Formats: sequence, C-alpha cells, structure tokens
Amino acid sequence: MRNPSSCSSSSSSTLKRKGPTPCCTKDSVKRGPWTAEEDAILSNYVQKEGEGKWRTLPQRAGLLRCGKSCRLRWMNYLRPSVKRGAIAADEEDLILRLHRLLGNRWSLIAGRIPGRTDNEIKNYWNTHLSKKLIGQGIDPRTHKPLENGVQEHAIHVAEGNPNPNPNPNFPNPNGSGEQFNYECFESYLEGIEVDCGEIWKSTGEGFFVDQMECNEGKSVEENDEIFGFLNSLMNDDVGLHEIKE
DNA sequence: AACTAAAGCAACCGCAGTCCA
DNA sequence: TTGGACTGCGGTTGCTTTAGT
Repeated sequence: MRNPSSCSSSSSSTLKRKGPTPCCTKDSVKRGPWTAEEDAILSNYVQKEGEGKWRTLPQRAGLLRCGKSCRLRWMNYLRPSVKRGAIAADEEDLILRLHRLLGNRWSLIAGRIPGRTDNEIKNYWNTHLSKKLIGQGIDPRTHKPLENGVQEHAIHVAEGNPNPNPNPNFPNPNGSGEQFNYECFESYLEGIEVDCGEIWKSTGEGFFVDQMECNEGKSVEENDEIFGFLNSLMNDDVGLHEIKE
C-alpha cells in the first residue's frame, strides 16, 4: 500500500519525475548535493541519537532536507562503516559471483561485501562490470554468451520458473535437473533461519547438495557452513573462466 | 584553448513490504 | 482486519568530471 504522506509522489505513476514529492515540495526543503555543513549536522545527530525516524529527523536535527534524502546520505556516504575508494579486484570478483547467483539484488549483494553500499555496487555494475562482460561477449543479465542470453531467459520465464530475479541460468548445483530452491538459498545468504532440508554449498571443485542442520531451528548465522560457503565465493574458481582473460 | 561527448556517481523517484495502533 | 506511517529497494536521472578532437 502506498502512503500518500510519505516521501514519494502520491498523485500518479504516469507523472514520471515531474516535480518534487509531497514531503519535499516546501520551498524550504533543499535538494541536490550535500554540503560539508549538512554532512556534519546529520552525522553528529545520527551518531548521537541513532538511526531511524528519518521522516522527522530533519526537523529534529535542524536540517532543511527531506527525511528520505537524509537516510540516503547517511547510508551511502556518512556511515562510519562505509568504505571509500576503488573497488578491489577481490571485491569485483565477489560482485560478479553474487550477481550471477542473485541478479540485481543490490542490497543483498552489498550485505555480503563489507563497507560497500548497494548504490555503490549498483553504480559499479552499471558503469564497469556490465560493460566489461559485454566486451567479453557475455550477457551481463544472464552471464551467458550474448547470442543465447536473451532467448534462454525468455524460455526460462516462459517455463514459469518461480524465481523472479536471480540468474535463471545458475545451474542446479548437484546437476540433477531438479528445481533449484532459490527461496532457501536466499534465506541462507541472508543469514536467517531456514527450514529447507537441504542447501547448496560450494567447494573449490564446484557446488553440491549438503544436508543441513537448519531443520533443528538453528540460526544459520551460527553455522560454519555459511562462512565456508561465502569464503568459497571469494576463493573458488567456479564460473570465473567466463569472465577472466 | 575551446568545445563536445562520454563516463562516473550522488541523489532522486516510485513502489512494495513491514510495523503498529 | 484495516489502513496510515515508516523504511528500504531497485531503477533512473542529471550534474560533474574527464577524455577526445
């Protein structure tokens, strides 16, 4: 449901980017790039009072900004944990691997790359990695050779695959041809409790099915398998032959 | 040096999901 | 159960910087 008073346009989806949104319509609300003073005010306030209640934060902090803009500025730039600087080669590898598994789920991908934000990864993907893949003849959407990518994706959708976003071409890890359990896999990646009965994991030699203890109600955060899996994403060579050289 | 095109990236937008009274 | 308030996500825009002519 949409919230008419929230920081978004309530009138019509046909009005594409035509004018400010309701909570940002006041002339007193500033837009555009943030100044150093604004950054300092926001940073000091959030570090003192904590995150949350973004809608009312500008007034409380004394900022002439939309709450949504404050949240974005904090999350993408001011948070102490945000890492600045160029994306390292190992981070790039990890982005490629995660995108291959998850598709455009930038937030989920960012959650697995310490210090990087979803916006940063999204921008990096759109400006660097997608072009790099295209230059190598690989469809950045499917991670398959360009001449087949569109057609195979269409077939995948036509077959009614329930997974809406992640890469449709990610192989069933055990090669059995069975439906890949994306919901389980995503829960697994998100570090939440799952009751899947089985889960995919990776080794240096590829993926295989591993019977998990998840059925016992144990948080997968506590499970070493998680870290083994994620480490393998960083280290193994699965799929890398497609994007290197 | 001046101009144009392309690239990079911060910020904005609409929408959906969740929370809670 | 309902609906308003709030948060977070992914897509997109447009400003700034850089490269090319």
